[in-house]
Amino acid sequence: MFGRFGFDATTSRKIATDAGVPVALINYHFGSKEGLYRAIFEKRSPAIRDQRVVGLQLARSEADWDKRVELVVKALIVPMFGLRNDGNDGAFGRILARELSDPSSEGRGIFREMFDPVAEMMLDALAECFPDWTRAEVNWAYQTMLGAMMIVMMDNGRIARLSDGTADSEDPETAAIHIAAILTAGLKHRDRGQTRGS
Amino acid sequence: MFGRFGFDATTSRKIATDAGVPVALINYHFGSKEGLYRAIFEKRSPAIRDQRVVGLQLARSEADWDKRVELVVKALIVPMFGLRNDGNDGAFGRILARELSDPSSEGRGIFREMFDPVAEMMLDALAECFPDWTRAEVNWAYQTMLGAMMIVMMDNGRIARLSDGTADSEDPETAAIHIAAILTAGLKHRDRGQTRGS
DNA sequence: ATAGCACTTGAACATCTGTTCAAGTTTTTT
DNA sequence: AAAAAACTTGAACAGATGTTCAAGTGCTAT
Repeated sequence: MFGRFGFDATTSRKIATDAGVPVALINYHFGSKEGLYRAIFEKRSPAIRDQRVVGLQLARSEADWDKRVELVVKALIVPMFGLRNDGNDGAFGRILARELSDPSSEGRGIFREMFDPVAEMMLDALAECFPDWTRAEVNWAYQTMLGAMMIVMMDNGRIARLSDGTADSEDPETAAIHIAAILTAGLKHRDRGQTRGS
Repeated sequence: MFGRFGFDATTSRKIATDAGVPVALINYHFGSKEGLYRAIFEKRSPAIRDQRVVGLQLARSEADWDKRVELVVKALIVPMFGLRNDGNDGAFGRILARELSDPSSEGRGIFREMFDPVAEMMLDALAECFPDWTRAEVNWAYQTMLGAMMIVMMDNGRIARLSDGTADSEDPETAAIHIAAILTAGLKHRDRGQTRGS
């Protein structure tokens, strides 16, 4: 429900009714609604982080430069889409995207605590791939990747509507392949002449 | 306020207090809170749409193929960042990104009414640039561009934090240049071998 | 001038929000 | 078996939400 409706629009009573229990249980077991919300992240985010770390190690050990860039991109994308997770239906990926895009998320600090460390690892890996890039260029590249990934996770049906069903955010594997192809090419062939000096 | 906090988190009373008027005025003049919200889009979105249309016409008249792809990308990005609008501080771009990412936006249908038509024009322009691409590929490319753009508009300071201030979402012009460079390269050099047959 | 209309105002409304409470029930420990 | 702790429950709480209402004010056309 947090993934579908976001933190604010998901009320304690909806959660309780859906679970078939009294509302008071949420506050007894998790202290508050935000406590329950955090518990979800504390349970699931280590798995995402570990998958990213492994993906980056895999990329570092790749000698072929072209393959290596592709592996870095996939180290970011694959765990988010829950492709490696068996029992995962992608719900946590959706929650993640919502939290990242939620205006009130900064106050909760969940991303700062749980995802900034691995984000810095991603930035280091990118910088290692492109030693001549400036810090700003590396960061903008990372954010571009992040955004492309996010819009798929947050989609409410607009992608299918605009594409007449030929593209579907409910099929994360296909989405991941297409996005990874564009982003990999974007990183490899980026025209630095345009961004120089800014 | 809608741009900073989103539709739900922006209360009628906060708006009224900020404007120094009684709450009832909102309902008298706009019928409802959503009426005021829609009025913002009805006022501002035609300008965005017109800028996109002009940008696409400019791209179509460009003979050089490389330049042409770049112009299509910029036709999408530049109006959103409010670079051409003089009195615009980018607030409407932020509202747009919020609405696109808001889980409850589908019920309002603002994007369906006001932005799907120009989105289809963008898709046509992309398809014209890459005649050998499938419909799905064109759509995923479009969504990739949209997402990369969105994450900058929605940023609450995380970009500056991760980059130690070397990248800043408050400087939309620089952001637009970097993102456009990556996306343009991504479209031009996309490895279709990866996406074939899906 | 005066009637009519548009607009403004502060208070009230019903509903929903997250949380707390006291009273129960179940489980665990001694 | 008795005592203690952990858990469950439905009702209640204070506060906030969008909206409505009746009364008042200001402007405009006749």
